[in-house]
Amino acid sequence: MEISERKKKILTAVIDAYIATAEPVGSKLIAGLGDLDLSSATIRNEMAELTAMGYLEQPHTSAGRVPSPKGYRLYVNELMERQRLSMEEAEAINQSLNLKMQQLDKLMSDVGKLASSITQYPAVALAAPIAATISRFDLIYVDVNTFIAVAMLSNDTVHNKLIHLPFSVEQGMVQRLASVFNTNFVGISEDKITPSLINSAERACGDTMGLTSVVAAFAIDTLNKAKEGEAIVTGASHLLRQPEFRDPDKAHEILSYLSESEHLLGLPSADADDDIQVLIGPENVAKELKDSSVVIARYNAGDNMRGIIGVVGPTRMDYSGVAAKLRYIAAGLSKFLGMPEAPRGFEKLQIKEMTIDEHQEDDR
Amino acid sequence: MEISERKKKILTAVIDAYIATAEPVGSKLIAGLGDLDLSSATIRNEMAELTAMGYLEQPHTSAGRVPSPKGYRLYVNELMERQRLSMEEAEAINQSLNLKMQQLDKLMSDVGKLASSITQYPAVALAAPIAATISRFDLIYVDVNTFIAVAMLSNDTVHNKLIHLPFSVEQGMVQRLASVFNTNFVGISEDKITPSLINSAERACGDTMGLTSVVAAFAIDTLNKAKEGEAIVTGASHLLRQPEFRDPDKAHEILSYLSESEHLLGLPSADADDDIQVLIGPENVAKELKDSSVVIARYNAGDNMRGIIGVVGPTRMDYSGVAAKLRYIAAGLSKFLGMPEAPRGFEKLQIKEMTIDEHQEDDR
DNA sequence: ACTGGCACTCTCGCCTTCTGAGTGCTAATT
DNA sequence: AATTAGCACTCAGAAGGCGAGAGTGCCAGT
Repeated sequence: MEISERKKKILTAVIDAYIATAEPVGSKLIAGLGDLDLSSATIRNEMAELTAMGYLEQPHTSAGRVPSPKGYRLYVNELMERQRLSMEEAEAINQSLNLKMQQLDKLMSDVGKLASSITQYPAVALAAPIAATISRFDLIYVDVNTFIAVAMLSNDTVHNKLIHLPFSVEQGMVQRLASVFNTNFVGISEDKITPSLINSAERACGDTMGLTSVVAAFAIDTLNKAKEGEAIVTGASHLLRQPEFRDPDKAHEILSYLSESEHLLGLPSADADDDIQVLIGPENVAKELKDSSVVIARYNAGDNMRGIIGVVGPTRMDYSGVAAKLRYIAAGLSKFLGMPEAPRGFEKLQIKEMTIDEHQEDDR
Repeated sequence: MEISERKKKILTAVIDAYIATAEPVGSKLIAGLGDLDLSSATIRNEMAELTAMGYLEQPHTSAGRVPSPKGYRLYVNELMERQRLSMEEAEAINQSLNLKMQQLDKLMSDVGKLASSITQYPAVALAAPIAATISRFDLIYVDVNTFIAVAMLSNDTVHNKLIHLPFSVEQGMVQRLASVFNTNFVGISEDKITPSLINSAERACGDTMGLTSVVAAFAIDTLNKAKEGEAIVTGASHLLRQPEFRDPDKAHEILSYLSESEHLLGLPSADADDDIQVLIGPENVAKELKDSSVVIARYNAGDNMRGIIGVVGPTRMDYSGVAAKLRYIAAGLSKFLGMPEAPRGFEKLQIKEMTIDEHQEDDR
């Protein structure tokens, strides 16, 4: 059956009201709004049909209507109006984006904090796993049994590790080791680092003490860490304010699900190159999220990194507002992190160029 | 009034029962245990006196008794028996301690996860803030407008930062800069890095482009980060399983308190050099924790670092079990991290030496 | 095609009642 | 003097009953 223009209006009104109040909405309420000039009886009929069509649901025979996932889907796809942020909100986000940029994980947790405090929902920050390679390798000789291994990856992050040895080495050996690694370990992916490669490297620099394998282990670890991706959840407590999570068991279920970051890494469905992605209730694969919705935005963090910032809430979520806020944050991050000539660390430049001045992006 | 031996026994029994059931305990229950050969009437009388003395409380006139904070205090101080871990528990902890050691923050979050999964309470991991100094400084020249700054701190951690420049520098300049920093910035605390010091360094290496201040900013940031300390909360969702936090408002209050890490840094009271510290209900300064208890253990992470691992729960907490578990974890960590000759990165050695074989430490 | 009206349904909040665990006290027992 | 048995009393919490109110569906009238 076709869904008439009027039905759409009514559905929108119902969803808006339900999002605002969290209570089943009745025909009278909608009529009272005055948006449509119809009596409650007419609206009742329309609502009955919307229910039959699967866009609305009835908790029990004599209660108002509640949107079904299908209804929400229609709503986010074409009904809801794209919200603009208020000046204050935009300003607040800009302020926070001016935070000094740092290590990736620190960045993620800061972004998560920002998103969750702005949206008032728990936020998850993901670093999209990317198979990186080592693009540069150094060993810094500290003293006779200590050196620092430094690996710069193709995604422009740098990792290091302090290595203490239970025996002593001469500086020459450390230098030889570094140059061997720079020749043989640069530009290859983690699975290419085989025992035989390590062995030949060992021979190449005349190492008899297993030094090579220690350094190789660091290289492997580092690459693995980059590949693994990471997930951070922030502001989990916001969830408890939502009426649908007042039941401690429900809250517990979802919170403990969120706290196992492994789950989250599979979150973003592979395709979807949209700016914003919404997963409503049962659209989530994880059964723990069947009653919840997730809104996801992507951003580019530097040349070879993509980050994802998402928000979790009840299906009755302020999709429009959350989407607008996330979109704005993601755009700001992309702009900030993508800037080639205003690098992290150059605070003076940053502050000047950081402000995102277009208040909203083009429409779809 | 003196507290008789018998009263202590009864108090212990009441607290043990209350910890197990979370329900007010009555005289009959205690009598039924058979530990003391007394009738319920006698126990009733004793309990009445214990109440008068302030060790027990009565939720309402005709209910069982509940331990007061004062009661718990006596309990943890002298009544509770020092629990031994079961072999399985000890083994589980040993297993997890074998985790590959990594960056400090990663370590903290891993330790937190371990503690919270073992104790089934939310855990907080704190890095005790320590004023560190730079002990070594390097700059790695990558290309004409990129280099990596590496600072090794007195607490044996290494920090780095990739610095992109909006202009180009020659390698010689970078080398000069590094040696100037190694001469002037090593061994001094953060507040000694003044603008005038930076200025003279700038002159010393003939830098006209503000390079020096960028590198100095990195140095300051790094030192600040070390000084600040850090707090990570893990396993917050466990809290929701405790009956005393079934009220979502209470749960929300405490969870949002915990999520603001700044609060937590002040947690451990300065003194107390005990291995384990217990803060019961109102003994906590923060009003959000007035109904909760905190158990804290300290461990030594390397030469100049101390870490703290704590657990938060209701006042009705399994103090004995939690203390034993934390003590064991902390001892394991101290042993593991303190080992001078089995360094991080030397997996082969680690695995062999890591197992903590004394199953329990000496008594106090 | 819409609306007013009406009978009907069902949840929720409120009140009452009832039950049972637990107490405090007294008198009997050791 | 200490312990115990017995008993009357208290009170929170569960169970049941009741009414109000919000909402529905449907029909007849505009």
